[in-house]
This record gives sequence, C-alpha cells and structure tokens, in this order.
Amino acid sequence: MAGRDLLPGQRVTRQRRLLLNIIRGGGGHLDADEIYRRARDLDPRVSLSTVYRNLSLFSRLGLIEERHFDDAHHHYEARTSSEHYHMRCVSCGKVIEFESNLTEHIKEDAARHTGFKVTGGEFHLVGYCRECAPKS
Amino acid sequence: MAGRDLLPGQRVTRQRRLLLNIIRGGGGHLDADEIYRRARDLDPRVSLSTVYRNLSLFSRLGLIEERHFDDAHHHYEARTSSEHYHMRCVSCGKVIEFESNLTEHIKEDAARHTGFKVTGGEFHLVGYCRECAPKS
DNA sequence: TTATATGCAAAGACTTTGCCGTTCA
DNA sequence: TGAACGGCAAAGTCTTTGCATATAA
Repeated sequence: MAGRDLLPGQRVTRQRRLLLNIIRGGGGHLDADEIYRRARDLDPRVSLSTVYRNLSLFSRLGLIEERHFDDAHHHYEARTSSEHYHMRCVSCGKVIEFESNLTEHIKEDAARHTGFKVTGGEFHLVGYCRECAPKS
Repeated sequence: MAGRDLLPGQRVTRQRRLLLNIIRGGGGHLDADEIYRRARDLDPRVSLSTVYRNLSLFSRLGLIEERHFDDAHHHYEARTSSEHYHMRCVSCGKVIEFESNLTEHIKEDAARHTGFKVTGGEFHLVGYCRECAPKS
C-alpha cells in the first residue's frame, strides 16, 4: 500500500500494507476470515478486528469493493479499472468473473425507466458450472 | 396460503397463512424483522423463529425469493411470474424495481463466456433517486 | 392420534466497539 | 511527541437450533 492511497492523517502501517497486498494478490472474492487466515500466516501479529476495521477503511476509500453473494458473509476484492460481474455455481460454490458490454446498456435502460442517476451495480448470475451441470 | 403450495406432510398453519399473506401483499423487499413486526400486529402469537423457519421453507419451495442488497440482512419477496431487477438509492435506501429485456442477453453472454448453465441471477443497480440526486 | 409445527430461550456466525497500550509521521 | 492505530475481549446484530408443548390432518 502506498501513501497515495490514503488521506492526510491516515497512516501506512504494517498491517494495512499486508492486508491490501493479500486482497490485491488474492484472486478476488476473499471473505474476512480468509483474509485474516492468510494475514496470520504471514504475520501472526494481526487481529481479526484489524482486518474488519481496515476492510471498512479500504472500502470507504474505494480501494476495494464489497460483494454480496448469498452467503451469510461478505466478500471483498480489489477495485480494478475494468468492471466485471460474477457467476456462481449453486452446486460447488465456485465464483468466476465475466464481462459483458451489455451491462452499460442495462444501466442506461434502468436510468431511463426509473429516473435514477446510476452510479454502479452488481450483476450476480447463478447456475451450474461445467463440472456440476451434468450431475444436476 | 393454499394447500397446493405445500408438499405432502406439510401443514397449513395459521402462522404460515399469515406470513405468506404479508409477503405477498407487502410490496416486496421486506426483511425478516419487518415481516415479524407486521405479523405480530395482526396476531401476537407469532414468534421470530417461526418467521425465519418459514421464510426458509417458502424459499426452498420457491414461493418467495431471497434478495441480497448490501445491508447486513436479507430481504424477501413473493415470487412472481415476471422477472424484475432492483435499483437502490444509496442516499435514502429506497428500492424500486425495473425490467429490461437486455437481462436475457446478458445471461446468454455470460453462459457463452463461462460455460455455465445459467439458472438465475440478481441485478442490483445503485445510484441516486430523483429526490436525492440534486443533493449529491 | 401422532407427526409436524410453534414458542421460547439459548447458542451460533459474523461483525463492531471500547479501552488501553503501541506505533507511524 | 502525539494523534492514529492495533490487539484483545466484550458486546451487538441477525439467524439457527434444542426441547417441550400445541395443533393440523
């Protein structure tokens, strides 16, 4: 984590650097507990509350995004330049990403229908992956 | 709730009838606690665990659907014939529905890209509603 | 009658917070 | 040095579960 990610008055700490590296390199879709376990493996001096506090900070700063699949808990991923969406297998739980240039059109559609000024969105599709489809 | 909604061995109870009526008439997007409060107003002999147990049952039977906005808790709505999607105001929290025929195309797109057999999806857009946009 | 459902209270999973010692700038 | 941060444990919120009683069929 570089200083430029933070606002004045906020510090670059060992924990923050570590957590952001894990999220950015983690292949996306990590939950708080997974981030915590990976952080501990690299540095046992990290607590779960620090994980939550910093996930919340990173989120507010726009460095990461919080995703809501239908588990009880949240997943986090680094914010990247390219928008992408998620497809989850209801059988094995695997999540993969996809992109579609139609999503922009949906946003326009929705803005026209609802009068909203659209700022973002989540598109979560579910189904059966190639491995699980035959069993279903 | 009519008997035809249930499977053999499942009973039509006072509570189930009441809860399903609330969800079906509730304008959609109720959370468990709101359903509980409305149920209590109509019949104080209803417990929160009954609400959760039956939301889970209705969900398994496909009578209702569980939605995951970015609150900590879930929202439920009656399953209807027409698919629709949600737009939420990040400022006041209002949720309204929209339809778009593009969603079918996105599903096809995604299926082609990922190899999944797509069975459903949630499209949640966020932004500012007509009332809140000027303030933002 | 009897298996299913409910009510209550306790437990569980995930997340947030208070307090105080630590650390970055 | 001092304001921001982290660690720990306790508290909070939403949801699930165990068990004894009530009830639909």
